[in-house]
Order: sequence, then C-alpha cells, then structure tokens
Amino acid sequence: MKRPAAIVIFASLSSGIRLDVYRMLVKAGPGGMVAGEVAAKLGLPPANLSFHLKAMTQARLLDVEQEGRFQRYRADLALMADLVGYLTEECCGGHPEVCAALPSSRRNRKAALDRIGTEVPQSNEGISR
Amino acid sequence: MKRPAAIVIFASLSSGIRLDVYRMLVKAGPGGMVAGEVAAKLGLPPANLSFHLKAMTQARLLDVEQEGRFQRYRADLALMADLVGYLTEECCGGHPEVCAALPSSRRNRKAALDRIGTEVPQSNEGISR
DNA sequence: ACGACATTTCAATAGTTGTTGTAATGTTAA
DNA sequence: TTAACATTACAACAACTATTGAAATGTCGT
Repeated sequence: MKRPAAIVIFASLSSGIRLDVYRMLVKAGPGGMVAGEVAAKLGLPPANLSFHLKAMTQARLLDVEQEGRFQRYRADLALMADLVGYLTEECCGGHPEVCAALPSSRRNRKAALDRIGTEVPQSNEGISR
Repeated sequence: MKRPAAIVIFASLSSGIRLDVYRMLVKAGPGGMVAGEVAAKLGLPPANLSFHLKAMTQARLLDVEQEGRFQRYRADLALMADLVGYLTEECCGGHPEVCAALPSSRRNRKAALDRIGTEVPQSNEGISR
C-alpha cells in the first residue's frame, strides 16, 4: 500500500453514502449486488450513486463485473487489511507489543514501556526551534 | 463506533498531511510528540499544522495533553480497531469466514490485525459463488 | 430492428475544505 | 512583570466535492 492509494481510500470512505455502500457490500459478501439494488436500498438517484460507485471503484474498494445490462459490485476486503497494515507500519518504532496495551491510560502506557525497557521522553528537552 | 464518528475519522485520514501526522505518531508510540516536533519534521507552517491537529483530535484519532507550553499528541490505536470492526460488522451476512478467503496474503492480514488486537477468521470453507 | 431498461456522462450549481499571514492566547524563565 | 516562545483563532481566498436533471450509451427480449 502506497500513500496516494491510502489517501483515495480514506477519501472514498469519508462520505456517508459511500460508507453505507461499502458496508452494504461487505454484508452482501462475495455475491455482491448490482447497482440498481444498491440504489433502491439506499433511496438514491441513479446518477448520484453512479458517481459514488465510480469513485469507490477507482479507489479499488470495489470490484465491478458486467452482468448483462447490470453492473455487479463487490467489496474488496483484502484492500482494507492492507490499509490497516499501512497505518500501523513501524508501529511504536518497531515494538508493536507496546501498542497492544490499547487503552491510552498513562499507567498502561508506562507498564508497556517498562516491559520492553525503552525510553520515553518525559520532558520537553532537546526541542529546537 | 457510530456512523458519524466513522465518517469524521475517514475524512481526517483523507488528507496527505493528516495521514503523515497519524503515521508519525503511531510510529512514535506512547511517548507521542509535541506539536512543534511534528511541524518541524513535516516542514509545515504552525497555523496549518494546528488546523490539522485540531481536526484529528476532534475525530478522536489523537489525544492531546498539555505539557507546560507544549501540546503533546498521541495516536489512539484502539479507535482504529473499532473502526475496522464497524466496517466489517455483519460481514458476509454473518458468515465472516467467507470474507477471510479472498486473495492477498492471509499472513499479512493476520499480522496487521494482530497488531491492533483484532481477531481474524482462519477458514475459507463454505464460499458460495 | 425496436422499445424498455440499467447505468453512466455531462454541465451547472451549491457547498465544503485547505492554505496563508497576521493577531491573539497562554506559558515559561529571568 | 516583562520578553520570548508554542500554539491556536481568524479572515480571505483558491481549490475541490457532491448533487441534480437531462441526454447518451449499451444491453435485453421480442
């Protein structure tokens, strides 16, 4: 996953309509849905849905397949997994077990850091400008 | 995770600058970084960075803590896990093992999801279509 | 080939978002 | 209490995004 790809994926999902479409297609699974079904379920004018489907397809969030006079769309879940990988790459400077201490309470944070014996900046020294 | 929250999170990450900031802070881990450090590393005018940090904080992607005259920012990874959960809710109409099948190395997917503490289905049986 | 249907393209318009310089706020250290 | 610093708020403008109806494209069944 490269930066421009990640940006268009996030932009795709930052619209309520496209988010609804994506979740609906995730729910539909490998069977997918044709454009008209989606438009009917979401109550959208065809031109508007087409605009959003195009954006999502270009972002590779969806695959399309022509099926007679219908277009069948499917969600690409693998892409989502890659995206999460991109976000958490080099997580915690190479000590991902630190992030696993999820809740952002300072106690947990400190415990996790102590476990791997890494230094955490406690002060503001060394900041230039 | 509710729909409006998901939308603002995706909108947050759909800007290259905010994406860079988020990944930098994920990399920084629990120690976080103060605003000036981030601005210096990314070469951004302070007013512009402030605009983006505010958006990300409102989206809850970041936590801020005041530290003297600095603001220390940290990435909230737990939120990302919730977000992925929201996207894949009701995946494949309640048969998530179906979605797990698809392409793209399962090894990578598992590694990525493990990193943020989410379960991944193991089987790929029962795929229709 | 024809009429009906599914979907996309186009052009106009309305609304939202990002960037900048400059001013304001709040904190520190002397 | 000042001067210096870190950060945020404001206002103006440019650039982008979404929505719509109407027209175009392409496919089907007869």
